[in-house]
Amino acid sequence: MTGLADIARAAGVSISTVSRVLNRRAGVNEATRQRVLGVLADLPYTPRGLGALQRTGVIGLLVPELSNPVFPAFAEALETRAARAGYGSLLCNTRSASLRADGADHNGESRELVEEEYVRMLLARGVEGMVFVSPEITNAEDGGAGYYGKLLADGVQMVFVNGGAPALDVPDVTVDEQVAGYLATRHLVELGHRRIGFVCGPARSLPSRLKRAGWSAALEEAGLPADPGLIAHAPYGAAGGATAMSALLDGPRPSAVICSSDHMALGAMREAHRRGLSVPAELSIVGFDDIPLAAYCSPALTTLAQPIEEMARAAVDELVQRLNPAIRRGGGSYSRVFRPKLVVRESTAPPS
Amino acid sequence: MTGLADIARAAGVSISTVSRVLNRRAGVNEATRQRVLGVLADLPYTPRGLGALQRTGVIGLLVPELSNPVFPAFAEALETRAARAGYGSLLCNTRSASLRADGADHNGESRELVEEEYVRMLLARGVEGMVFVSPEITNAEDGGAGYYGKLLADGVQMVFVNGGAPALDVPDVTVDEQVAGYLATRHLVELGHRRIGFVCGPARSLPSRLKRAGWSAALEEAGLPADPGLIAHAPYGAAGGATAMSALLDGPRPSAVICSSDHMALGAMREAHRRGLSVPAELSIVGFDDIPLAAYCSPALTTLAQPIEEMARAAVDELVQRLNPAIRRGGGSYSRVFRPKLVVRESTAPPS
DNA sequence: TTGTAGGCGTTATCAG
DNA sequence: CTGATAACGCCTACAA
Repeated sequence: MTGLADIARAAGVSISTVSRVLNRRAGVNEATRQRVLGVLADLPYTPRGLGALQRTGVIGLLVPELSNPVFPAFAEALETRAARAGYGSLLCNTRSASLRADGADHNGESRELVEEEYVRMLLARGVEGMVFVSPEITNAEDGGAGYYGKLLADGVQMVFVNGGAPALDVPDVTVDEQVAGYLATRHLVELGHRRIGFVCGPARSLPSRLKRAGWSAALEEAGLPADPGLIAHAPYGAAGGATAMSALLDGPRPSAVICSSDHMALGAMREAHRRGLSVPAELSIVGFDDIPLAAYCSPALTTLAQPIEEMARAAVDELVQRLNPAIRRGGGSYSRVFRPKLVVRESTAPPS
Repeated sequence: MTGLADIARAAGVSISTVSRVLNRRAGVNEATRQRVLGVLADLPYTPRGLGALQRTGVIGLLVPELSNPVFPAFAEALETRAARAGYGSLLCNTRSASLRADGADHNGESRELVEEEYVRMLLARGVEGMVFVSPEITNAEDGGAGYYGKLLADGVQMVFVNGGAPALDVPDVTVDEQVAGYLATRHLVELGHRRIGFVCGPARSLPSRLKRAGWSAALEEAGLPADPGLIAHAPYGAAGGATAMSALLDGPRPSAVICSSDHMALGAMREAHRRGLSVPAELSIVGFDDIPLAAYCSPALTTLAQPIEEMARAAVDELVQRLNPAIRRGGGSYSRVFRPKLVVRESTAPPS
């Protein structure tokens, strides 16, 4: 409730002077400054509103969910990098149904609507630019050209992480999911496995489709059949992993599986143990993401690490550069893809 | 770049009319409305700035970190509840050093400064109220009376979750940490354990101190000594859990341990396995939080669940009620404490 | 060094 | 039903 005007009145100066003191600008008499500061110390002033300022020093971060630790990890990394560049971050959870670990579709509202809602909210709050992590735009019929194209045309700066929109001229930073699927599978092939299953996320999810392509490619390369019976789809998350693993184990048993996420892998491992199967002796498991816990479960999880820090750095730096009015290139296409890294731990071994 | 004025000009109407159409307010001729909508469909308009708006329908959520899954879980629960009440949420990660899972103190900046920075940012962005999860204010010398007292005096509405500020007249919603420590320990006592260790978070952290009090109480009740050698402190997080467990196992070996968080518990379990100790046959472990993964590790973790949904519900509802100008009680003290619930799974058993 | 005046993009008010 | 006009709370010339 207390505004600049109240402070000014109490200190017997003008609003401009208070503003100057607040913004630590030069050109204020020390005595005056102290008087204002004194009033400020007494009165409960809290700045509100945007004013005529253009640069707010705030960017928006949009993640599809928070249950999968990868997204908090991305959020932290992005935030840290942004802070280093002098930007504050506002985080939004768009609750993307198809990516949720629990597979739940919250109160039926379309996710795209939720994301649009958040974008609108952020923009209205004076955010200068936005980073979309795993945007589902990619899945929209028009590739997001409609809504996001408009934003783009209006000069809103954005960057996509793990999920570009080919139809749009937006810079994107991605991990190569196909290579991830390939590397995971090849690791198992090299260990000597012949029946390699895939505990896969929802079929409609692009990352899962890409990993599947990598999985097929590695199998083909090894002269092994990519039997559709070797794939089981389920929601991301541990419960989904257990479900999919169970389905796979009910059929002709694979000696190894790759999974769409570490959470799924942990669920799969749990299901294997539940059935009395020893990991990795009787079943090898590869995860994806390299969440912190992957190194601290038993057996420690072999997985593919996304270079989260580097990706966050690339994304934020690109956004910040575009935010600089001096540079602001016309939105030229920019795309960086990072190679996932195989981290071999204890959950994989040659077949018995 | 495109503003209300541009749309108005293109549609041949006044700014007010465009605003009315945008806000779905009644009293606009359908034909006019359609004309404006038509222009809106063509021009890339994106609303910016707060204007003279008072009610923004947005609240702020501040969490100390995102590495511990509890905080993302709280964030999601709070957000979901807020959405149901018609409020959007802006999430801020205040990177509280002392609570971080990795124990890292980011670039030396005082956390309190970071939190103040975020509060200022949120307020400037027109947030109506805020929920602080595990605020470190509690640890401030003045109990946060200075800075937060000012906010309070200025009519800023806030609610604390898990960490009240007794000096302040702010409603708070907490889980009873002391009871948590007590219940975990009693469970082990009832199982027949006599040497019960504590894989504990940082000594300066209030939740850890409270859990310790509960642990002592339960031991005393059972006529067992609360030997200081039975406690090992470490940063929250799996790595810390492993470190602390290791320290404990180097001394006279306890037959069971309770842990400050599930992440620590998982780290402790890992360390036990590394040393060839079987859980729960040779060592029982109790966690705290009941993160989703607790049910999906091997052995599944016995833990104390925080009623996150209920707590989120209580916190948001209280805040929203105070936001309603019709009610807005004078900030009367309000405090709700929830009882943690023991979830027995497979990581605890009678001593061998 | 200080204050006045003007601007930002929006909503609220009131006259027509 | 519509459009001036004032207001919001802030920042930034420009002038004193």
